[in-house]
Amino acid sequence: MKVPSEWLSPPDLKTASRAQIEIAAAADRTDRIAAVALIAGVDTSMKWRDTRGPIHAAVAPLRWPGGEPLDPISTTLIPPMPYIPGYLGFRECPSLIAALDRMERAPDLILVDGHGISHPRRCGIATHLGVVTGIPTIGVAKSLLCGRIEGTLDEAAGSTAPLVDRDEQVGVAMRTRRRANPIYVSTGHRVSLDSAVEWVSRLCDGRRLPITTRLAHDAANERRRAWAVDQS
DNA sequence: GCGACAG
DNA sequence: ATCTTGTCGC
Repeated sequence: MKVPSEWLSPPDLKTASRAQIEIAAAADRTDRIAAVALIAGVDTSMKWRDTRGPIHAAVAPLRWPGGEPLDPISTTLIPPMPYIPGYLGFRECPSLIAALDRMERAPDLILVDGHGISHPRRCGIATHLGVVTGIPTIGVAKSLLCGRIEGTLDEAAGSTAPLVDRDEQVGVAMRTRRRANPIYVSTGHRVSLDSAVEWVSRLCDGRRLPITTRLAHDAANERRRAWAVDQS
């Protein structure tokens, strides 16, 4: 699919909002995913409170089935904009795409650190990255951006409850560990909510977050430290 | 106008 | 997001 330049580098927030509405319309919330041989987690890291400095992006691939981790890929880039709630995709997608471009083979499924359609304009970073790359994505967020949990989320591990925003179910709150804060799973692109929940459950081996995002998080931090040393 | 606000 | 070590609890 054609990707207008405003979808990745809009001149202002007004244009960015419009782009998000277009991206959301182009997003596919159903299963359009072939055989999965490679799953990847993506994440970024930055210096403390340095919202305009370089960000370090990492892709952590996992063979599937089997779950053997492959060598992570990482890059460093100056982000186009600072962190603004609701516009995370514009800040982080360019660096994530740069890292993905350096892989020998593109992943069949990506777990993104952040929301998918559980976003005010249904265009969280997972949806953004998915539509722009065409790769199936799942959003896994650690806190809420919009909407509310419907009903109660049981304390037991494995409990789920619908995440609802403006009378629409946009995701699922999941208690992946007993008494731990829930995580929020949503469709990014080309993966149904049910499948997304299944994948995330499978990849959370007793931990709060999926193994893929943990590996990506570690790799992004590793990159940041190495980069800081290289600067001096 | 007020409050909320992923990473 | 990130600063930081050990420490307490299931």
